[in-house]
Amino acid sequence: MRHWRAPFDRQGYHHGNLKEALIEAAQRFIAERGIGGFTLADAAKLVGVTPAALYRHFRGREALVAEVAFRGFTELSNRLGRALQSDGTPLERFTRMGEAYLAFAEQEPGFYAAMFSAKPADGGACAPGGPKAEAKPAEKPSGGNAFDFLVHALSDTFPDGFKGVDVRFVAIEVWALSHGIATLDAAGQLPKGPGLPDKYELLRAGVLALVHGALQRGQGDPAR
Amino acid sequence: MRHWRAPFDRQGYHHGNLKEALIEAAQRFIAERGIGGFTLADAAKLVGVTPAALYRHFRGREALVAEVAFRGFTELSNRLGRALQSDGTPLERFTRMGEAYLAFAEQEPGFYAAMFSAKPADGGACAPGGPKAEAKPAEKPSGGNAFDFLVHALSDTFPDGFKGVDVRFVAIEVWALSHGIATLDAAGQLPKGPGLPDKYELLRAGVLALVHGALQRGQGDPAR
DNA sequence: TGTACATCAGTGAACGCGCGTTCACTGATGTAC
DNA sequence: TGTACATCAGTGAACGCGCGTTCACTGATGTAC
Repeated sequence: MRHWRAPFDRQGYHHGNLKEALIEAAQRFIAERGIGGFTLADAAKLVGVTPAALYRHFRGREALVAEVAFRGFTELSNRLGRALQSDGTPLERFTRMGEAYLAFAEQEPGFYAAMFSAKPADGGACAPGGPKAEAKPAEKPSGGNAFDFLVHALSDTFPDGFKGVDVRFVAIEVWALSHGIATLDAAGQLPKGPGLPDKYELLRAGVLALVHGALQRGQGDPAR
Repeated sequence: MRHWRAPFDRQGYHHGNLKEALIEAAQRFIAERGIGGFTLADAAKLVGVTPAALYRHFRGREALVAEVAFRGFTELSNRLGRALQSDGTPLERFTRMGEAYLAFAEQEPGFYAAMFSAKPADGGACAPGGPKAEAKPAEKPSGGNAFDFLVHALSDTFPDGFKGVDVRFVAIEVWALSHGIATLDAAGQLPKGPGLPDKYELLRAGVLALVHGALQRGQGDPAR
């Protein structure tokens, strides 16, 4: 077996790590120029390879983008999982999860854009065997799986539940708030200035309010 | 002065209403295919005109998209304003504003996409005089103005304020939640199913929770 | 009311470009004997 | 250890396409006299 080789560190006729390198390059360009602005030719050039070489590893452009999205969901899940298994009280850990989400969206805009603007089309990348290989097995993370993950986290953090309010209800609210903050921030539309909270503060306070709101609703509080 | 003519209802050499027709066509295609998928050639063809005709009214592709975004912000402001001036208690009217926001995002995906994915570049469309005309005057709505509008609405709805919590803080939270719900829904990523709330329910409960959370924070509640 | 003319809003052909994808090919790799 | 050969991962040239934009032009409009 070949030794692992850094993505853009090519030597000789064979690249040795082309698939990974292309994914990384795509991620980079999507981050810089958006899904629409990303180009196969650019990715190939950055990697130091002919555009045609891409087709040894992917069915085409769409498949490459789908693979980036796939990796993004995996990476996000890992980060959220790590936060949830960190030290501190359940609430602290849950808060840390929110921070991890925002940090992911900020640090990995290529992933984030691929995850949330790619069409939910048929499964993307080819197996290592190349274009003729069998279709990918069942494991395909998506927004749905990420959501299930959040639901579990909420259940763990508030083991007593929300007394009549579906946990998924709260989960959707929390996710929507996180997503809204992340995308507004990425678009440069999040109001900023002296006296205004940063996005982490914003999410922390918002999530607390949403959770408390649900708890009070569940207890028959006249808040609704 | 010429009589008004329906956007796609052309007769004779002169279109008579080309600028409006192009904006409407662009809005339509952006809704269907996204900002990246929208094409000048398609818009011109739909309107029944040569692509070159576009340049009598816009500096180019970017300017047309910017004009669509501009119209979108205007339309959104109108809708929010209408909701805020409707009947009922202040809270009812504020709730209606949220519904108007979600309805706008759903009914006008072309506007919404143009508003939130177009770069905040230099001002777009040409004045009616054509390419050589003077630059547009100061009135250019953007996310910033829409935000100010929301702040005012919140102040009107809760005239006593939030006792120590900046109104803008609450406004950002409400906006982020609305934007998150709207975009997740548009991307088809909003979890749905029996027992799960629709987006309007989601926003209503969420906004209430956010507002109450701010009120309690402002009163020194241990919720934070 | 008629005619000359300036103005404006379109045409249509052409441009250069860069895209994604295909194809027959070849250089490198690694395995069997 | 050496050699033949199958396999695989690249090349490079070419393709058809559709894009945004330009240009000199022309048809229609409306105003002045």
